[in-house]
This record gives sequence, C-alpha cells and structure tokens, in this order.
Amino acid sequence: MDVVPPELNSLLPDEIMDTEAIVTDDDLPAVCPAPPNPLDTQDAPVPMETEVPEIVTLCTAAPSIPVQRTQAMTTLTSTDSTPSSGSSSTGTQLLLTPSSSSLTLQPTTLPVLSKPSSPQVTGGLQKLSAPLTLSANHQLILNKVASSPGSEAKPTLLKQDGQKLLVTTLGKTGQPIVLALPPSAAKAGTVLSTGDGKGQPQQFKVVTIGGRTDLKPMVGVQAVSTASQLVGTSHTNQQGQQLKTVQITKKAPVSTAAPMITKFIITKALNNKGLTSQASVSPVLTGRVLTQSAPDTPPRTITVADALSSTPQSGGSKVAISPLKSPSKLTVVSVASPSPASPQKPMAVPLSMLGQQILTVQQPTPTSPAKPGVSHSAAQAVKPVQTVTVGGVGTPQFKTIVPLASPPNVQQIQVPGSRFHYVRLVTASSGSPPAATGSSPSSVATTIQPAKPMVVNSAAVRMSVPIVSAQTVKQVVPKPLTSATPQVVTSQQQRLIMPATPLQQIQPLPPGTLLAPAPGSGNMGYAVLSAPYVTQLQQSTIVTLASASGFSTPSTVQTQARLPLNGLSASDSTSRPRKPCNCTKSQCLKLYCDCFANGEFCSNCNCTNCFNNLDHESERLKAIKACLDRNPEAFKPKIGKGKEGESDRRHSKGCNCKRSGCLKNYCECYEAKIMCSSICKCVGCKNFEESPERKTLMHLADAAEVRVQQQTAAKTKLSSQISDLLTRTTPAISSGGGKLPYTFVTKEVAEATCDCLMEQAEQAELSNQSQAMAERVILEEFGRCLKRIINYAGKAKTDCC
DNA sequence: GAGTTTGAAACT
DNA sequence: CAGTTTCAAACTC
Repeated sequence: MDVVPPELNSLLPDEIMDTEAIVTDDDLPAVCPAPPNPLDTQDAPVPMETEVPEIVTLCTAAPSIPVQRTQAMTTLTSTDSTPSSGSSSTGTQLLLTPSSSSLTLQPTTLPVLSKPSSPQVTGGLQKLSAPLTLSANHQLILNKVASSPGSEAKPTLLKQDGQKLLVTTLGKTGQPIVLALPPSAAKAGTVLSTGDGKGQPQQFKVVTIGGRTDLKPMVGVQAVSTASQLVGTSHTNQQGQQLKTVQITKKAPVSTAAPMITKFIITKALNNKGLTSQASVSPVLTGRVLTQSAPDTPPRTITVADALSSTPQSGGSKVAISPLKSPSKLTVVSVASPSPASPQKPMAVPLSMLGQQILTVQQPTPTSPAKPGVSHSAAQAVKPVQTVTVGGVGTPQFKTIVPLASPPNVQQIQVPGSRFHYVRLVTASSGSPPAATGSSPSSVATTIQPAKPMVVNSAAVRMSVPIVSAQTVKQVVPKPLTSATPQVVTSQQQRLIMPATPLQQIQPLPPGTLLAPAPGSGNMGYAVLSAPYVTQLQQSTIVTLASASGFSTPSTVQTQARLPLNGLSASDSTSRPRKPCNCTKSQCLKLYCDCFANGEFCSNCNCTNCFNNLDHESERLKAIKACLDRNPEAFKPKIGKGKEGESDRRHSKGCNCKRSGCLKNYCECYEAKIMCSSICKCVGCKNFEESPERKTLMHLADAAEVRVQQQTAAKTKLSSQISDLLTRTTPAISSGGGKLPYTFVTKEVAEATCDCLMEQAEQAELSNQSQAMAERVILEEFGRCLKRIINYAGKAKTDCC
C-alpha cells in the first residue's frame, strides 16, 4: 500500500493518531459542535460517571464465571447473548490500570468453559511477547458485557494489592477468556496475592479457542492472579480447552520519576457465529480504559460500586487510543474462535472470517512531564474511564475493530459517519527497538516495527496484534471525539457504531490511505479503507471497541441522534442503499465516481473497468493519494458546519452553478438540501431562503410527495376493498352468472375508484395540463380501475369454479 | 433508452 | 489561479 507522508497524519482523527486526542475534539473545531471535552487537558478529570453505570451493568456477575488458570491465568467465560440484536452484543471489558506499562491483550472467543469436554475446546496458550510488569496499582478488569439473557455478569476482582483483575465474560456463553496479567517485577509479591504465580516468574499462558490446540507459554510473564483470587468464579484450569486468550504485556514505565497514568481500553468482540458471514449479530467485547495510579500512590480498588459512585477524578487520566506509541503500550488482540470445522487461513484472511474478533487497543500515553501533577493525582484514583458496552445504547463511544481479511494483521478503524475505515498499522511491541520489516512494501514498513511474535492463535485467529508489519492492519472505528453516545450496531455491514456526535466531526481519510506515523507519534501508520472494504471481505463479525469515550462528559452522552452527513442523515446514509455508479472512463478511481469519492468500494454498480475494488488495491491507493495531493480535503464531507450565525450545514466549498439556478440536482447545495451560502460562486442562484422559485419548487415537491402518498393509499384501499369484496361475495359468485364484475362495484369500490380519479385530476391540475390531457389521464385511470375490478372478479370466479 | 445539459473534477 | 477538458450524474425527450 502506498504510504501517505507523515504530514497527512493530520488528516486522521486525532483520536486515532493521538491517544490523548482521542479524548479531545480540538482538532476538529469546525466540525465539532460538541462541548469541549474535559479530557482535552490532562488535568481535566475524566468523565467517568456516565460510563460507570454501564460498567456496573455489564459487570453484573454471571452466576459463575469460569476462570481458567494455567499457572497465572484468569479465564473468562463469555456467554452468548442474543445474537440477533445489534445492541445485544456481548462484550468483554477489560479494565487495565497499569502504570506506565504497555499491555497487550489478545482476547479470543472461546468455547464455553462449562463444556470443557467440548471437542472444540483444545487447550491453547498464548505467549506473551514481553514480560509484563505490573505495578501494584495496575488493575485489570474484565467485564462480561453481555451474558446470556437473565444472567448477570459479575465482575471478578482478582487481585489485591493494587492490582485488580475484573473478569467478565463477553460473547459466547461458555467461552473462556484467559487474561494473564504479569505482575510487576518489583511488586510481584504484592501483585500475586495467591496462587502459584505469586512472586514467581510464571509463564503467562493464554488459552485460545478456535481450534488452536497449541498452548504457548508466555515467557517472562508473571501470573497476576490466581484462580483462588477469583471469587466464586474461578475454576481450575481446564486443560485441553481452547480458550480465547488475552495477553497483556506490560512494559516498564519510561520514567519512574514522573507518575504514569495509563489508561487502556480493550474491547473484544466475540463472534459466536464463527465463520458464518451471515451472522447478524456479533458479540462485542469492549474494553475499558484504565487509569493507573502512580506506583507510590496507594492502590485503589475499583469496585462496581466505586465505579458507579466514582466521579471523574483529576484530569490526569487520559485515554490513549493508539497503542504502541509510547513505550507503554496496550495492545488488545481479540481473536475469534474459529469454528472447528472451518480452519482459517493464516494469511489473507477473508473477511469471511467472521469469528475474528476486534482488536482494540488504547494506550495510555505516559504523562507528559509538563503535567506531572495531574498525572499523579489522577493516577491514584482509579477511574473507570471507558465503558465497554456491547450493543448497549447510550454506551460510551466505541471503536470498532473489524478483523480484516486481507492483509494479515490489519486493524480497521471506522469512523462513524465518515464512511471510511482507518487502518492502523501497528508497530511491534514497545520493548524492542523498531525494526523495519522487510515485508512491508510501503514506506510505512520502515516505520513499523516488526511485531514481536505475540502470538495469537495463528491458526484460528489471524489478528496478531502488535507488531504489525506493514501488512498488519487494524480497523478501528473511531468515534467522534465528542461525547455523543455511540450506538453500537452489530450487523453484517460495517456500521458498527453510530456516534451520537455529528458526523461532520469526523475527518475522513481517503480510503486506502496509509498514513505514515507522524513524527514523534511512534511507530504507527494508518491506512484508511473504505467502509465497503470490510463488506467485500465478507464482513465478518464486527467488533466494537470502546474508544476512549470516557472522555466525554456525561452531559454529552445522551445524544444518540444521528446527525446529517453530506446532506443525509446518518440513518439515511446507512440505511439507504448507495446509488450504483455508472462510471466508464474513470475506472472509478477519480472523484467523478461517487463510490470512490465516498470512500467506498464499488458494489453492485454499473461501472465498467472498475478499479475501485480490492482487486486493484494498488491502483486505488495511488488514485487516493493523487486525489489527496490535489486536494487534501478531497475525501472530507462537503457538507459541514457553517460559520457562526450561518446555517448549520453548508457546502464546504460552495457551488459554482451557472445555469441551473441552483435549483436542480446539478447543484451540490441543492442536492444536499441546503441553501447556498456566501462562499458559493453560483450565478443566478435561486437557492436561498426567500427565493420564490425555491419555495415554489419546495411546494411542488411536497405536493408531489403528498400526491404519491395519496395515490398509493387510494390504490391500496381499492385493492383491499376488492379483495375484501371477493371474500364476501364468493358464494354469490359461485352461484351467479356472467355479471360478476358488476357484483363487485359496491359503494366502497366506487368510492375508491373515485379517489383514484380525483387524484389524477388533481395531478393534472397541478401540472398545468390541458383539459384534454386531464380528461385523458382521468379516463385512463378509470380504465385501470375497471380493469382491476374485472380482473378480480374474473379471478374470483375462476377460483370459485 | 438515447441524447442533452450541467457542474465538479481534472487537467493545462 | 484561470481557462479548458473530462467525466458522470441529472435531466429531457
């Protein structure tokens, strides 16, 4: 893929590029009507309140959460919630509050623990790429987001001494999730309260599901919690079972002097449907941001109650979306459990890999030296920052990550409303110095560190997290930075999350764009894929990752309204089928093509010689780059927020109409159903508020719409009455003679017929048709009515006979 | 459905 | 930046 120069990174939503930015909207001033995010400043407290409730709800303990423990392991069982409902998605939440450390989580959907004997379950261990050191304050909370109906997921608090592990299940019932959290070396003893793993360097084993039988020991990882720590939920390790594994790698804090506040958001979506592309509902695991208190600060335990009651503390906590930036990383890899029957291909994973899970990683950025004070205070108070809700309405903002098939190791990030998928190239885990991967074709490769072999189930899951070579792509659906409450929609199609915030806030990148890491941003590159990308790949399960939504203030969380995008409401844009293009010469690689311009792949179009598809990725990327070279904002929505005092929506560039009077769909303003503004350069514009022509047009349009509705209603009424008549007169028909049609001309039928005729007359009048023409259309309508009556009559007679 | 009109995008 | 060409959608017949 082509790489976009680092400077293009600015095009990406801040949330993507900058962990802190995730929380803030500052970069999108024009587009961001939302109130300033408290998190914009590090000292601002993280608004946790709104999320907290959700956490509680999610965390409602399931009667029993199976915990599998291999040495130091925590296993979670996720239950399948109702698959069909988008909101019903299940998710696993991870709350991590490690200080200045990077974590790598690799959740995998697992078979139900309760069914250890299940053939699907084969033991699998994940290896931690890097030893994790967790400070006492680190907390890892796994929440079972969605459990089987009626069952409540109760968060399990695993660790004491500052480290906590809440394990909740997400996704399929009985799918165990193993979460290993290595204790910090220094505080290993404290971290490991019980169990074998305490104080000893234990291998962190993750059990993966999905057909991977191999267990990979995690080297250098100390078990954080023991089975005994899991209250009531833990159970002995079930070997041989395949589990989904969450790997957490923690890196040592960069600087010890400064308190590190790290927040992690891990979202995991489980797809119980396995590889079935048709799975309508994808369980989603969402993760939460964890704040970390400074090591020296007393560890704070967050209980559910606390979470609920706790208000945002000092602003030190920030949610970092992008992992891998700083030495401390949090990488979450979720792997879908492969269906036993269908092995997944290691490499290009077709999107059909439904079972794959979403990777969500949020990395807390180390507290900047400039804001040391904040970090400390904030660190002490553990704040549940993000809510990982799956499918819940009113949940905090989410990011959806969909496993991409094609380039292995790809993370897609979709920005709701933007219709673009951002692909993030993830560098290798922080521990190792960046090394260029030879595999990556693009310059990005150089920026990307070779992933450490963080192995996720290679067989079953293709999402290796970290360390992605250029080939690895993450799809993340960033939510608008503003606080709107995201909607999580799990469907086969991409719309994962619908942010309540205005879509305009999102600054879409051209599809296919790869962004080289911005200077100082760490080894990360982003690629933007068009939304259909996933679809083409067969849209596997969509996973929603909780973004650092916690940042939004509670007040902002309410909105779920979908704001208009490019003249269309979000709902329209998502529900209305896209118009197929008819390009013939542009190969659908120029902005002439609406599909391309919208960042979408052509699908069901009438174009010829189309290159706007996965088969021509290279050409497409080049075209995208060319478009961006010409106009860096080429792929941004044309309809954005106007200046102060102007209409909320206006064309970003204005139109240049000369002959249409801006009252035809040639005009982009008119097409978007907005008035022309001061920036338009149109000639003879009639598309302004007081324009009589425009008003007339609007009235005509309204009248036409009403007529259509009336006509439709009249016809429906007529048909229903005729049918009803048929039903009631059947005996008469059977016995009657040859005058059947007249039998049906009842009063009701006559009235309905008259309605149709009157409608035609009105239409003729409105369209200024001549009297002769009006009479003609009326007669024609009358003929149609008669014909219909006769047909029904004849049919009734035939049926009776 | 073919042909024309239109204006954005692309090109010079 | 302006003028011209290309292109595909909108529109007309």
